[in-house]
Amino acid sequence: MELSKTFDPAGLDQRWYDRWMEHKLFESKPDNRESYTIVIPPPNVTGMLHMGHALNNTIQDILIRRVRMQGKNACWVPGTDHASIATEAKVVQMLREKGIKKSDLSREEFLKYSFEWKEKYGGIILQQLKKLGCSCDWSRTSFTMDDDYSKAVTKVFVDLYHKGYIYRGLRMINWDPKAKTSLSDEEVIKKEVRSKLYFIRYQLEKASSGSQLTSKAATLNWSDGNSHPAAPNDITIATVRPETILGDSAICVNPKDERYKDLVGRFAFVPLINRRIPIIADEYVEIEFGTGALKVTPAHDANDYQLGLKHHLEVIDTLNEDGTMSKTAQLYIGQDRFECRKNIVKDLEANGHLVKVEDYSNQIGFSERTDAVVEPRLSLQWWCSMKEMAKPALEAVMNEEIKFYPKKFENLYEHWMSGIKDWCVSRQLWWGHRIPAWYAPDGSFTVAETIEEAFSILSTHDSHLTTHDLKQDEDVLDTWFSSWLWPFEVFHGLSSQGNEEVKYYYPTNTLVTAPEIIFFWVARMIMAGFEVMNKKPFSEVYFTGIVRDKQGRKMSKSLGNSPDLLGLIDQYGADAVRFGILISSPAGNDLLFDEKLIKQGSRFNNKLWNALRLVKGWEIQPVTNGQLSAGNQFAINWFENKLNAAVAEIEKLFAEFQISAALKIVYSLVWDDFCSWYLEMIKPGYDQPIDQETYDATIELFEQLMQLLHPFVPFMTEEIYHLLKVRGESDFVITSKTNIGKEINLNVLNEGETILQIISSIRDIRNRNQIKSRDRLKLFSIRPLNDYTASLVMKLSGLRSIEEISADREN
RNA sequence: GGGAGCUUAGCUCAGCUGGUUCAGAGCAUCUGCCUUACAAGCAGAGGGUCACUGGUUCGAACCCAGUAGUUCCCACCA
Repeated sequence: MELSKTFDPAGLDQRWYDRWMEHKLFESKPDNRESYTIVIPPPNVTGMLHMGHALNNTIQDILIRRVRMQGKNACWVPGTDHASIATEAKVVQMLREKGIKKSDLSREEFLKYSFEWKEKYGGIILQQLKKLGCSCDWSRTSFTMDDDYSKAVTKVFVDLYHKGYIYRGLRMINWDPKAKTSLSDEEVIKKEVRSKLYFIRYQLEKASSGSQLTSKAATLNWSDGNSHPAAPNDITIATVRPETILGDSAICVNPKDERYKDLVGRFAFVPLINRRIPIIADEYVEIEFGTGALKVTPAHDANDYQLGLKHHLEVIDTLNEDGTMSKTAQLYIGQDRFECRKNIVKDLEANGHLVKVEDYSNQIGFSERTDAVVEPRLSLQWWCSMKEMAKPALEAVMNEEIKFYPKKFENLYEHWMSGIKDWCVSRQLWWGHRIPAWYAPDGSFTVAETIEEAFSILSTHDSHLTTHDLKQDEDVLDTWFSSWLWPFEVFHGLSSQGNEEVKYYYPTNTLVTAPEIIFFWVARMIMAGFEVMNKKPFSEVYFTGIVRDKQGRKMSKSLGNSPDLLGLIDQYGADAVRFGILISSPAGNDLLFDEKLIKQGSRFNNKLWNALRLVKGWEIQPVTNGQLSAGNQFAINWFENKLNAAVAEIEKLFAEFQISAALKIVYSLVWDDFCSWYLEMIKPGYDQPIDQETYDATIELFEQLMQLLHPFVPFMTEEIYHLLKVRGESDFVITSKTNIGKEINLNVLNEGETILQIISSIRDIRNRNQIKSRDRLKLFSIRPLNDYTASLVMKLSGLRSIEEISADREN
């Protein structure tokens, strides 16, 4: 058979993927085999394939292809997450570009646009995963807002409410002024920011009892190391958010602070608006920081809020929900808080209240999704108490019922779980699962799965009530309040309790995900698993690394350093892209991605192709005397052992999720052992035929290699598998059962090692002596171990036997 | 401020339970080859005080302590 010199990787991908789909090779249903289940970490429904997805899903695909070939019932469930805030932000932006404001739309209209958007872009990421070769069971594709799924979310909310875990509470929350919604602590990204520390002087109220300031200190020492003249008529505080002084309720000093001892109990005036506020004392204040005096703004700082509760201070909310100053602020009304900051500093300076400004760097919270500066804000929200649920979830990981790879993440998990705080689950958005709480006109409310149910509860108190009087809560649930049900709800574990699917496939086996979402998602899935199903959701969690560019920067849209994956797949083929991603991803460490590695993958494919061309180009001759040449016999035997040794090695590596290392083993087995040694050993001379037995054995070995390699390099191996010999209609490498992994004969391996060393050293000597390969000269007479060693050594090192040389002389 | 990790060749990293795969791999570099599957290839070579300092041990890249640098996570110093 004549094979073309080159091949078309992208065409090959498409051809085989279609055939696999046609034969429904990815589909799964319960049977009597052992199951192996993976649920995909559902990408955002509006998402586009990026390196993180590619890494993550390539690993899952490798795991699932491997177990499928081991004969297990392999089930990989794909799907997408509705991604409440992220999707809503995108829809809002899309509408804005069309000139439509969200505030001009009704909830229903907005949701209509959102669903249209979802229909249009929702499937894209899944199509992209197909291009990558992911062998998901697409017939199981799920979405966190499917009808059944939504019912399950509601049911969990109602159940947890009745168990007393869910409650409504007025708390200090993280407010995203851009999305105008609350955020959980996990959705707030802290960043170090260079800012300014403003020192602001507050006028003191004249001492009422005529008691003179007895301040012994003629000067005040501040943290800047300088002394400042004692000012009996005012007190100076330090703040990075001067606009919040309009909401000040007090000034607080440490009771042990000698400098301010006499001021406690007196009053000061907020600059510009002259509100009279008390000076109080609390241990919370650091004497060393700033001036040692702290302004207290209970409405806009979590700590100040606590102080306010303790000291019964007034809460003065000076911000609107979009981050502009409210009427309560009295000044700068309608200005954005940052605009206001500039202006108030100017005015404070003009009025002599600004003492000085220092450069300062501090941590500021940003919204994970909108990147807006998060404002602490007092608000009525729905909360989920986590302490009880955390207990079994923590225990399961600590006693290794659920194993983490790498293990170091167990510490992190333990730390977070033991200090877990209540979860703010309500979001002031429209895209998501609406909170199933209904309010009667009198303000009473209930939580129920349906409005009918709610009505039957509320109407017991008020017989005049009709269902039209009931109003459902406007808020939706945090996205993660639905994703935490993913491992069982993709099998309708709650919406159709006890069904065969969930009984068979749940708990799932392996979760492959990024460490970034260990708290968002992994921990919560474990809690939901135990709480709802009374069973762990999965047995092992493999955390991949973070993909970085070759300069070590995290791949991100804003940096523009994410490669165009689809372009790369079109250019080099999915196999090469998968190779490039994997080869650079040591287990659990960050990986530095470099496009060069994809080229390396592409060269590997080329190598495979050429090995095939070599083998298929041979002319075959039946063995004349029924005897294989001793050299060929040895070569076959040696490589078979080499292959089996590699299989054992790979087995071990997979158990530890050392997938990159496993690929390196196969890579070297193919390139070095198979191509460079084995094929060279058995390669017939120019225009010479190969004996049938060696040929058959070689095809067999080649096929086994393809099986071993298939999970990593799915498309090219399928292609070669079919070109090696004629296959039946339903014979695919993807579903072929491996029969490799036999016993290893160490003697054969050692013998091979010796021969290879001899050949290498001869090549080395030839190389040092700069002998051209054409001059097949007679430098050495070696005394090999036996005939086949001699023939191999001479064949591969370019030496000739004494007989040949003397024959040459005679000519 | 607390916690975790990392530091091995020019680069990216292996090196699991201290001693025969112990100083390794892949890229990169250099040398020689268009050799009849593959120049997207073949055959070779150079290159490291295993961060630093002590300790434990017959023996340390590996265990312990400290130091420095670095990354990440958590945290209420305005």
